[in-house]
Amino acid sequence: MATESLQLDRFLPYRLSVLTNTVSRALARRYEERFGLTIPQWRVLAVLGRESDLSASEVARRTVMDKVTVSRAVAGLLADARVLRETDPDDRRRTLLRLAPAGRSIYRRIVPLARTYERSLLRALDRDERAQLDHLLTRLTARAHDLQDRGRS
Amino acid sequence: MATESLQLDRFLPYRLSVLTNTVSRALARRYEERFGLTIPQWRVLAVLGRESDLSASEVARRTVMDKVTVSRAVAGLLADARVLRETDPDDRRRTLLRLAPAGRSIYRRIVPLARTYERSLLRALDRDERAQLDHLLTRLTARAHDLQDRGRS
DNA sequence: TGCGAATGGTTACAGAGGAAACTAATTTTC
DNA sequence: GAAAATTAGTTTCCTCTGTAACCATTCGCA
Repeated sequence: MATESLQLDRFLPYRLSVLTNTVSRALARRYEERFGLTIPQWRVLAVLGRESDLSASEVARRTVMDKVTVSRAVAGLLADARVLRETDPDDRRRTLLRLAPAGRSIYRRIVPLARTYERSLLRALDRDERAQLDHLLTRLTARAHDLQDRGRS
Repeated sequence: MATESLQLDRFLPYRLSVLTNTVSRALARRYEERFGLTIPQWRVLAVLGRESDLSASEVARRTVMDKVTVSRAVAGLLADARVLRETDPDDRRRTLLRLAPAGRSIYRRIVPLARTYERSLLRALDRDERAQLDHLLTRLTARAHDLQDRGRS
């Protein structure tokens, strides 16, 4: 039996990491250049653009970011008057977030930008391959979460 | 025409990011717990385990990490006597890196660990799906790099 | 009803990573 | 063959991110 060796560029976690880093960096640059947004800020805008009056922890759950990251992203968005915040009268621990006009305006302009990038990426694939990709990502993500839960005990 | 909106969990860059973060974090924890290794350090060991006497910039190229990250990873590995370094006599700017016995020993133990994790992830897919995944990652990664080069000008 | 546990959110601290500046050695160019 | 440009690698600075500690409020339950 040969000594076990491992070719990094055939190793799935490595390949995922290289692809994701490339994509994330390209998008981060676009968001930053055009709108002065970080990726966490963009994600907050993205969920608030679809549904308003979410609490910070609801935003955290929907973006799969932890609450500290959300807190900081929101602080930045508040400072630039891109979101509005008010205390939930029914539970004064919570704060409800929604887009301010400036945030709504950015949202309307950034969504097409994001879609355009996504489309140009997906041009590498035909229709069948895109369906496969959707399916594979769904399965792998579910599996990765299962493994995480198990490894955590 | 409806106002453009975007469902984050259908957005490819977001989905890639969630999957990769989950996977990377799970692996990072294993490497850290068992061997006190960071992911950049693991990548350096992985390439030196297959080929010895590489310079730092060759390592950077093969791991797709920038030279600062490699420099720091190597500094840590040197401090723990896991790699050895000597100046290249033919070009005294360069330093040649290879595994020290302690690094070789870790390499032999960590490769099976990495493979086991990868296998357990891939158990979510059947044989055909794994081939599809390989193919899709190759195409998307190439495309992402093309877009990066173009956007950079 | 009142005390301990849980939850929402922020702050403080420390580690990781990238960009730019820097040192040293080598190559290019005129 | 010396000055300028390039390359290898490290250090510095700054930002981003995560963990843990923290404050305020609400919930659970005796």
